[in-house]
Amino acid sequence: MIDIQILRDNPERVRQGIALKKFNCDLDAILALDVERRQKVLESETLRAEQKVASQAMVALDKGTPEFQAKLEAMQALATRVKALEAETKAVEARWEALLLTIPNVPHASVPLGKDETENQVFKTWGNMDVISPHARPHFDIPNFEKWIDFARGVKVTGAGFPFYIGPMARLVRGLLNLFLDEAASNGYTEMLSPHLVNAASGTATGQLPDKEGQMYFANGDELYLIPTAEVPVTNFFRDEIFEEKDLPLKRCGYTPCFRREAGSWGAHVRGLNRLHQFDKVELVKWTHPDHSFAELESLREDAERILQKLELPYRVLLMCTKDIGFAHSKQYDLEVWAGGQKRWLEVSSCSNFTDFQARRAGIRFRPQAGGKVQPVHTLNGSALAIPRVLAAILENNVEADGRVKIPTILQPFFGGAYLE
RNA sequence: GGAGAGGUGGCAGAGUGGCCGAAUGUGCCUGACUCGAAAUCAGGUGUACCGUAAGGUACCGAGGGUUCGAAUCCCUCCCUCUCCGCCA
Repeated sequence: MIDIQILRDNPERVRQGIALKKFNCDLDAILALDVERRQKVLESETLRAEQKVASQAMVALDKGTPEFQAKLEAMQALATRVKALEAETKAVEARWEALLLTIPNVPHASVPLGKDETENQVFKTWGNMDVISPHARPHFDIPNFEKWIDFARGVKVTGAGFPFYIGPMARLVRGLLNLFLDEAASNGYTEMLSPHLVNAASGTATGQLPDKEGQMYFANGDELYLIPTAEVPVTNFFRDEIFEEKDLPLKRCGYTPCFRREAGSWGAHVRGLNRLHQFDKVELVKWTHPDHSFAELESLREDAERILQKLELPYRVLLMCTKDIGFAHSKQYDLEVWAGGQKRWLEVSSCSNFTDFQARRAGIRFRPQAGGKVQPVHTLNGSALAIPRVLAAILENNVEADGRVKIPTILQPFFGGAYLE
């Protein structure tokens, strides 16, 4: 949620910030409603104060006396007005808040301007794409792929995009998760195992609602959403809580399956592991002091990058341009791994600073050490990493002539072998 | 799922229609005493919104209702505990 004070004081700044993103909203309507709201609140509270004073005066009177009866009648009229006015105020506040929730975060000054994804900047590239094995081929074309990952039976049991991982492949996924979690722990992130379903309040706090309502699976009978990322339950862990400044930054990580409807996004380039409705991911989350959040974003990105380096997978880092960063995001890096078989970059991580946007919605604040008002923290998160595309890159880049897949050295103890065969 | 009890400030806990944003205890902060600490004493100690300010308003699980007036009465929902049932 945007700071309403900034919107009031400097609507042009917000307007320009939003114009750089791919979202639309009617700021003028919100500002008009803001004026109306404050006026209604003032009227309501003034009348309410009047009622309280008058009501207090009645305490002194004996019930049933003519004076009491006379006052009572006047008070009834006042109560009717108070009630009507409060109902109006409540209605205006509800509309005001609903509109406010539709305003996206504004991009940080360091985010490059751009009209679409072609203007994302390559922030850095790591590893050598040219040394990829001559046997490299798309993961869905390697000899044992269908034996290891069963899409057909996934379709039978659930639907497209819900594969089974079989035997050594299942163990490889588990090994990757353990590697990722151990790596996060060694970087100071406390592991959490979270719920996989969340309520609407949680979805709203992190910004999935109302923005991405249609992208989440919804458990109708219980009004719960299947999480699209661990970001939602993990960030909401501290919803409506106040930290002491000395406790910041806080770092947590969590493995969860992620459920995404991906409505409307199917087409070319989604074969095999490239895009799934359910996938496994380890997510890093930070709660920081506002002054340090952008530095913390850099170290968060490095924490994610280090895993790809250890897996010896070539990758690049994109600094996302204004039009391509998400609704709640202030600044965002995407990590893309090189899939040498498909010869394309696959997004395996998105590391973002949400500044105070989620924290305002979620009511996550801190008490400054020097005293003064409590204020929102900054929240950040990043994948480290999403499994299927990392898996795809390992399969594609490391497949040998005989169809066996060489397991990266760092991963071997987690997998329990040197080859997937 | 059934029956019962309950949800009040950081925590414990009183309050069953007005004198209650809320006793009391405890924790925490500040000061006094002390060489220092403990003990003791005194003061302070929630969040949000409206207002330039003075100040005002709201919040006793959530939402609605009754009433001149609701922490307190009524309704719905959520949650916790106890017992029973079911169950990995």
